[in-house]
Amino acid sequence: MKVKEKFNTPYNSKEVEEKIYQLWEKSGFFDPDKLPVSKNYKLKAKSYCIVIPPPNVTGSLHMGHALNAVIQDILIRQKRMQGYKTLWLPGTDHAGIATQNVVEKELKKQGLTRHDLGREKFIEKVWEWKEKYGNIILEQLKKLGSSCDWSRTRFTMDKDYAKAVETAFLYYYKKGWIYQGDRVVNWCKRCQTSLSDLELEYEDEKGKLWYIRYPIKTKNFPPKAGQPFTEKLKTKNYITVATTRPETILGDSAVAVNPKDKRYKNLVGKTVVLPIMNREIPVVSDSAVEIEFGTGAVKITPAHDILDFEISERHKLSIYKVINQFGKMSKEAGKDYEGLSTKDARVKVVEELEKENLIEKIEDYDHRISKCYRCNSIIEPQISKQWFLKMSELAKIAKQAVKKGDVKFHPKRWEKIYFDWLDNIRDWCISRQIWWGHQLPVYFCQNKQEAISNSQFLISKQIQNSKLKIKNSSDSHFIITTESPKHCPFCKQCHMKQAEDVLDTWFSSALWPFATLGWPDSAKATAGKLNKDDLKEFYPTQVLSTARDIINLWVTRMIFSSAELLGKKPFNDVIIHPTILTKDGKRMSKSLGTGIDPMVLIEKYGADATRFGLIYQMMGGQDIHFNEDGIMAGKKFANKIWNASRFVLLQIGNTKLQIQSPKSKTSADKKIISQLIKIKKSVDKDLGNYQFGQALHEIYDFFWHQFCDVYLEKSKEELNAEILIYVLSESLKLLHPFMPFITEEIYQHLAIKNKKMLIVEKW
RNA sequence: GGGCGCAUAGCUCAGUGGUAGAGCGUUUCGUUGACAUCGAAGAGGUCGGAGGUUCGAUCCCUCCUGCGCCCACCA
Repeated sequence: MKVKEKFNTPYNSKEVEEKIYQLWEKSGFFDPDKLPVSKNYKLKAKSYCIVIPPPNVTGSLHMGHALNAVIQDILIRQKRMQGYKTLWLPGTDHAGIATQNVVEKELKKQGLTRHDLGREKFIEKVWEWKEKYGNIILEQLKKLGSSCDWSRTRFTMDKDYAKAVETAFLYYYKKGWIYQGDRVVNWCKRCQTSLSDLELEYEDEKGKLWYIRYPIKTKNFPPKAGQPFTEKLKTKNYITVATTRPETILGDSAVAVNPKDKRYKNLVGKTVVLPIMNREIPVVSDSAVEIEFGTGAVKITPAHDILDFEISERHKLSIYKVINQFGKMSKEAGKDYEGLSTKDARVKVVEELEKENLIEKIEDYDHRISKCYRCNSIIEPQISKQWFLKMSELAKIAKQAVKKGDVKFHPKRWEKIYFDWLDNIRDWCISRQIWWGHQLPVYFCQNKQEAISNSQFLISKQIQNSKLKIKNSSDSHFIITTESPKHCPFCKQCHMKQAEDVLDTWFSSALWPFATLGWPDSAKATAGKLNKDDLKEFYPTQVLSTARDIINLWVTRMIFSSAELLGKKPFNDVIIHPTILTKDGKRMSKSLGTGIDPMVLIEKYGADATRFGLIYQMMGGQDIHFNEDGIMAGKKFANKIWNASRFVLLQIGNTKLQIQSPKSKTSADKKIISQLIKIKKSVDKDLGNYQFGQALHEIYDFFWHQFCDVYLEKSKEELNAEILIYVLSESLKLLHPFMPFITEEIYQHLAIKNKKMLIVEKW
């Protein structure tokens, strides 16, 4: 009768889940240092650790986060039950530009910009945001049932974490791999910062290709003032270039052709007169120029195109910065153009050229433009002074780690993405001109800083006019240190000023798996908790589970950072989980209204059902066309488990049974036991291969169709209480990693000798 | 321009070198005590197209088509 009171039907997930989570937290079993040691549960000498991919504190969790959390929780719970000293370390990421942008959007609603507040006040606001949303995220992870050790929660801007970031920066600098340089970078004119190549998104654009004639300088050309170009052009004395951006003509400093291009052989070394600007610029030869494309001659705008910049370096060309950081034409573009948008400037330039009969033809041309991955503004390549991390050595190290098999991708095919990127890598631009992030540990002398006021947009006249670019700021006076300097070593009197730039958020994320475990001072207290030596105990970690879109942005960088800074791999296995799309295969997006909030599903169906639905659909494809029916099936399954358990308990009453080695009597007993053994093996194998969906399908079929439909029905005729409760309890164990709440709740009610909580029951 | 993934029942997806499977949906039947969020039975597919290997192909190979994704300094 007691049983009946506690076991109402149908199953009520809401009540149970809240209660059970509290029970777990109270038990302390999420903390590897507090795991119980007993006869049945012996801790293995080996540890098992997953460090969570830290969600950005920009908002709340989406379906992808939910799926990933469940994947990790399944592994963690299985390993914990297997007796490993198991740690799942949680945390969040400050997510530089992304978070700064959402806070700026909030301010905009009040008609404010970050500049109205000033850096310090603005940062305060972002911290407020972080407190709010960081905590929401952690609460949502709990709702899903995540068995993280919350006492070890980390944030990428914790004090100790900052120490790790500075240490890494200093290390690379000492090695000569970090340098400052004036180079063309991807510039977002809305975010007002540089971006790395990986922080771009691309969009096809229907554009035009303008073929423009550049007159060649001769004895009689250019003509004296007042005489139009056209007179002389009849002699075919020009070279035609093709461009998609005529407005950048104003910043041209050369025309380049391929050295193998016979058509232009005689022109190399000659001088042409740049239309509109009337600037005399050279014709150079460079193998980067494609013979086949356009006319085979390309105009070179070093300040606003990455390839052009590289060519200009090889030929020591002048640099004219004609577009400013806001995407408007600069002073350098000339009086007629200064202040115009690039779009207006383009119209004007084309008009001018047409007037002079310098446009040969205009073709339709589809190409792709880059956009900021955070705000979707069009990228304006710009020359600017930035900090770079040299990649050649690090790329080699990263390739080694995967080639040797130290780190394995699942599925393996994603290794190709990894290698392809590393094979074509450029140096990493690690400085950002935003406010939210780790400021560079670079301190400048205040008295000798004219050349380095701050690292953005320092193109002095000196650079434009000279044929050399400044290398590595040899004229600036700064030091790099992990401690704030007390005295200036240069002038001995100033208070040194820290660089205003912050680091690319991925520079700090790259340190995540080891910085969270205490690196560089691993034995010291971290984040308010005194850990014995987590780095020694838990590093390298076992698994990293993440989405495919950040393989290079994040995974690769963790691998080389760890290899270089610690001489170890960060994890053994990388699980690239499927991307969750809508049922129709569309991207889930809040703004399109196609997103599904996992918290709503939990509210509606329960966390176990939500977990079930996600994993049940994870069958190895690279996408999941998410179908709510799967969650529905999960809810029904939970109810089935509930009722089957109710039945078992009604059959056997409250006598505590010993279930170590139950004796089979009938053939049905034998059959169910052998099926159970088979399923256990199979689930172990699947989970070992990270085949989560397959494992769940098998348990589902076993429990429902073999245990319930057949064995339970048989036991109505002939009861073997020991077998009955044995198979049930073993099933609950197998199910627990997938559906932890309901299994733990039922387990509480089982009359079994020497019973503990299911979370630490022997797998 | 290069690469990757996918194409099986109305929908979402498993699967195997030898007459095709699940869940949901659908049809019929079954309501006395674990569960109608259930049980039993059934209908439903020339496994995208064309070649090839094979005694035999949904599965292996080639090509094609369609959908999705990623990468690239042809301006």
